[in-house]
Amino acid sequence: MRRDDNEVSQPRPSVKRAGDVEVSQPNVKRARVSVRTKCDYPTINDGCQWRKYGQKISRGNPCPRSYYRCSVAPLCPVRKQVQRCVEDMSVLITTYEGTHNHSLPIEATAMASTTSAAASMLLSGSSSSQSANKDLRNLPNNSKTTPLYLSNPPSNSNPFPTITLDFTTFPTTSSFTSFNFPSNFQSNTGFLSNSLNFSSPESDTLSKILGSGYVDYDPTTSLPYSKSLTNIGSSNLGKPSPAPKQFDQPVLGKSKNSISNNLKEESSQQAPTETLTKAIASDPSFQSVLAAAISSMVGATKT
DNA sequence: CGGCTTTGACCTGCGC
DNA sequence: GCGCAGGTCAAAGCCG
Repeated sequence: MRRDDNEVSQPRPSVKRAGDVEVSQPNVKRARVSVRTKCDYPTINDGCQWRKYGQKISRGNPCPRSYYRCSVAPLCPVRKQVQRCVEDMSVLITTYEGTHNHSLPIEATAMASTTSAAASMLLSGSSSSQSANKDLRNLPNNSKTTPLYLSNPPSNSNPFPTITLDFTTFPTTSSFTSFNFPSNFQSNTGFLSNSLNFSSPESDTLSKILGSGYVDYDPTTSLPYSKSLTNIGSSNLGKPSPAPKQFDQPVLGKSKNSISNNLKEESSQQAPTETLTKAIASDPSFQSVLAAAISSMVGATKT
């Protein structure tokens, strides 16, 4: 039984065999946005609806990687991969690929706009690499230590440029610990890896985000919750769930329909990435930083 | 009954 | 050419 009947008529339209070129979004789909967040739930809530189509145990990581496809629109090319970080099981790594070709629930627009913006900038950033590099270097010193970093991994491991938004340090306050990307990453890849620090209290952008009242943190759970996000397009953030239910562990294989249920329910639990993404996506300073960073990365790879 | 998850099989690319 | 690993397919089963 297949629900992807639309895919049957168009054999594997969204299946990207390595080296393939997607017809609908030949360029945008190349951009990937990876979100790292501390999350106890099987997946983060980005407001979109996803359907799981596969799971795989990756080499070097005992945690299975789950593959999801956007189920809002049948032909939506957007996919995401969800995997726990081997170094810290509490860290959830969600990688988005592609751009939605349909309207999204307002809860999903933030993440979508972030990924879309990243994709767009990856495409357009190649022409302004030098200035972008300059811009990036003009960022605060501590902007080079963590949370948002761009990587342009080697073609054999990741053929697509990837932007990583690292929110794993958000929950910590005074004694935040920077996300420690493997020290050999940069040398291994041979590519520039720019890091933009959004975790430091001194971080310009983060400070703006946090200070703007967009997000706040629950000291007991260390999870951010929305404070006044309604003005940036959230319909249910900050509101208590009318009928909160227990989260189960669909990825670990128990309940059914739980992913989509979780996705819906998590919105009431203020999943950190959702909240942060909303805030970030609406923050012009982030966008400029992101643009500079992407441009820098593109420029670095072109030289 | 429809929608979704699970999971083994299959396909493809890449390194050796 | 072979083996490995990542990614996807698709049948089967479960749940509301």
